[in-house]
Amino acid sequence: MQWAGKDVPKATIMRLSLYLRRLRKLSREGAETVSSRQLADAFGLTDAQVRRDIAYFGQFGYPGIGYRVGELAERIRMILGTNRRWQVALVGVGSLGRALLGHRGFALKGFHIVAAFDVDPAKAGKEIYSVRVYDMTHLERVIRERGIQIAVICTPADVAQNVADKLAGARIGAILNFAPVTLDVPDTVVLNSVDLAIQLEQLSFQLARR
Amino acid sequence: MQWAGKDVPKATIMRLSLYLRRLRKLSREGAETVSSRQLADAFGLTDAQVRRDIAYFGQFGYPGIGYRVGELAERIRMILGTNRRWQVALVGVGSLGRALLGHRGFALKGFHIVAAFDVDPAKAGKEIYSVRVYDMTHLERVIRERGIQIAVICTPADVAQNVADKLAGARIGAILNFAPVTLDVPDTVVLNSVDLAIQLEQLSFQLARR
DNA sequence: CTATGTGAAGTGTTTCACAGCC
DNA sequence: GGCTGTGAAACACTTCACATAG
Repeated sequence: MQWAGKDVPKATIMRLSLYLRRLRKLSREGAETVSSRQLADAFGLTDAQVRRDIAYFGQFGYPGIGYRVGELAERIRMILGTNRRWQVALVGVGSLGRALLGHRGFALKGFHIVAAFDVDPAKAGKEIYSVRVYDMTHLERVIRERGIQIAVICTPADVAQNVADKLAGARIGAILNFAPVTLDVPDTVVLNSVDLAIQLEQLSFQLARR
Repeated sequence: MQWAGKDVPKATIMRLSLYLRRLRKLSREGAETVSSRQLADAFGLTDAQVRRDIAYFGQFGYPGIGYRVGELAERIRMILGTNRRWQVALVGVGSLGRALLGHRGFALKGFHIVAAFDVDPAKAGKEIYSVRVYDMTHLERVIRERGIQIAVICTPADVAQNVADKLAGARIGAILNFAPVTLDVPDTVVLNSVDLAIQLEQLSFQLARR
């Protein structure tokens, strides 16, 4: 993964999100500064790793002091791109889709679900948690008109690839896929998949040999 | 990560789940054999990687032929431990918890949600998708009586650590956590966390520099 | 004293390339 | 021709250890 010409490990970006979550908590608790050691201990990492992760993006620390909580949080937000507002669409208003529509936390982090889509004509036209549900036929138009950059797929597995194709055709920037299939998308689209059953399988593997 | 004394990369276990998902599909389509190249192409990997991943666990392939779909799937199920039945509890019956309770796919892969827990007295005693909801006070007893090994946390962030402590006290084997906090658990408990907002942040990072 | 930032060393993971086999 | 399994090389990531700074 690249940032300002440098090669940054994918795992570092993941940890940056964890650090940011921790910094929000420290900020709420009134902490002014935090050391790499303190951050490391919270996640079972080494202090060197935390410093290396942060140093990929510049020199934000103060020797003898640590990092200023508010400043580091703001820097990480800039790096992750969550200091700006992202418009998000959700496709597939089943029970998982509904749960995500109702989740307040996303908007606080800059992700605003502004439209939902479903094939079921009974759902089209309704509003769920004040998000308008459209028929799939309006997908391309609404994505263009509302400047939507990210889509979340919550459909059954068998239609997910078809939905991904439509999204790619509508010039979506990124897809977060919850359907349990591996999607094929053009490299104009950033793809991230979460398969809940696979998460359970990873636990099973570790439990099985004990 | 260890298997039969050998060190296996964590990423390999992750890919094994992906291979298994693909093998199920190939099996439905009637395929008898599959080559490392075919599996690799489906996920954007190299054929060498697929062979290496599988070879950590033995020699299941047939030179000149590939792997037998049914046999490899069964082997991977044994490795992942999903050839047996796992009893799962769900804690926190909010909208995400409900969505997971209603999800058919888990049982097919060996994960049976047999109990749910919530603090809300209005929910206790009810059945949701034929899963009984208990009050939190019965957590330890029900986990013991029903032989539950895996728990899924779907509570708000501020109570998740408290729930994790209770689960650890009830000798749970593994936790899948959906609350957006880093949990601290004793090393008798296997922990896996999925933070949906963090998944969106990873997309944001990649979108922001284009 | 505390703590960052970073070359160098160490460790882990992926890819190459080919022997062996169908 | 097809294909797997695997040493060895290449690459990627993490940790060590210390110069530098408050």
